[in-house]
Amino acid sequence: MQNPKNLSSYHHGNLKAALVDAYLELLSQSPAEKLSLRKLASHVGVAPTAVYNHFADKDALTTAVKARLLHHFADYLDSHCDPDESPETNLSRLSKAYFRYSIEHQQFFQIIFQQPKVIENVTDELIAAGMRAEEQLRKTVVALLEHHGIPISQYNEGLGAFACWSLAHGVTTLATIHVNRAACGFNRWPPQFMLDSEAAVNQAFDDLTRVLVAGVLAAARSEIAN
Amino acid sequence: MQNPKNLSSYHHGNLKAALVDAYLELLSQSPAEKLSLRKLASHVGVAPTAVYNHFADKDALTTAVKARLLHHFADYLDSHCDPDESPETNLSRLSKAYFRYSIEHQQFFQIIFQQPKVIENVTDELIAAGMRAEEQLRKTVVALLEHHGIPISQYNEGLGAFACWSLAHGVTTLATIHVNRAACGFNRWPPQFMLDSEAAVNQAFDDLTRVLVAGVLAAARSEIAN
DNA sequence: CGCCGTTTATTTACAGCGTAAACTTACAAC
DNA sequence: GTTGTAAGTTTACGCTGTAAATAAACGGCG
Repeated sequence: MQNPKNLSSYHHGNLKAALVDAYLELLSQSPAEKLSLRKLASHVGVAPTAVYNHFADKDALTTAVKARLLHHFADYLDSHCDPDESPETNLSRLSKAYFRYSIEHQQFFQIIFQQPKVIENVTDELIAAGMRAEEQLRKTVVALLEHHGIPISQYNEGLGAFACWSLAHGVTTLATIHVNRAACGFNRWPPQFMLDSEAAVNQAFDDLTRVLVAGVLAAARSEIAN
Repeated sequence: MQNPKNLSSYHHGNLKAALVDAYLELLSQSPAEKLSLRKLASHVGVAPTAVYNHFADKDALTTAVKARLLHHFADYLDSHCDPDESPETNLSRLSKAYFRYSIEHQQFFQIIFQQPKVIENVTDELIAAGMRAEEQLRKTVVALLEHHGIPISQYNEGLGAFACWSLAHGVTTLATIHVNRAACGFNRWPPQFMLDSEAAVNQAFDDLTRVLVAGVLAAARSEIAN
């Protein structure tokens, strides 16, 4: 059980982790919706139903993968922050990174944020991983408030982090279903919101970050006044 | 072809529309991921493969359903606006309605905003329906800008609509994957962002709308200054 | 060491899925 | 009426997730 590898050919030794590994490996070859338990099992060299010794169902396996990917995502966000930069800049960088992750690691992003089939599969492990991803966002919001001399409260901090995450997530998920292309194609929105070039992405997220920063600061200040 | 109903038992007469109807009907009985072409076809009284005379594949059928649902969604949003109210109030109402729709019509919401399997299935009909849903959002943003004496530009209008839609969409989709419950459970965010009661929803969206309004106005004003 | 319960694998099997192919029926136009 | 086309049918294929019964190896105890 503790051994990473088992020499006998019958018992795999660490099938649970191996399945998650295999999932990620095969993901680079074919999209998530074509990944079957059978392919996974055969890639690991095990019978299809062996999976059920470690996961209640396919969705439970996916949850384990999600948790792993959320750490990958959190690392990605972290690596795009620079403590020497201003909070505004970092907020902008974070939201751009959020979006770019959904492009560079499209498969990963989709899996991370797809709905769990049943709520029982929302494990503590998954939640903890999710909170790790949120941390950099919230920290940056705190830095922003401090930078503007606004006293930190759970409300200010939470509202900022919530708004920031939601905006980045909303932009990104709308973009993946081609809403931006449609709205810009119909001249509803200015062309940079098409998000179809490096420059457009940068400009759009700078604009959105300005909106967010101004909004969060204004809300925080008015909360103090009360 | 033009006839809504055909008396012969062989040719259905209007199978295309009937399939979409059946999809919506069956949706109230079982969730979308359990809806098979076979069930749909048998509910309409037709062989499973008859579907392929009208839709390229299952995803194409789903696209037609999406378009119908988007109009339903747009109606819902429209009905929660009141031209006699202030733009701020309407913006708040719109985002609450956005969220509530995802609760009251969970199945519908999921279908509307799920990713199309192939881009060919993003029909003009679907895009047009999407733009209809965006209209009320953008109109309200325009009213907001006018109300504050800010000259309308495609940029102001588009940025506001984009930010507004993204924020509402982000909040809603994050909530459906239980992010709010997690963040509030871990005391990361204040409890009203759990969004688990009427009062919490109202307060949270009022707060978020304040952020958004302040941000959009500030961004629009600074754009004028340049 | 030998026994034995538990864990982890295997084989087999089932019901269901999306959809391709070949065939049939009905309608519409000449 | 004949004929081409649109819209149905039947049959079949390969695939899916997963339940059930079975077999193998591990871990601990006498």
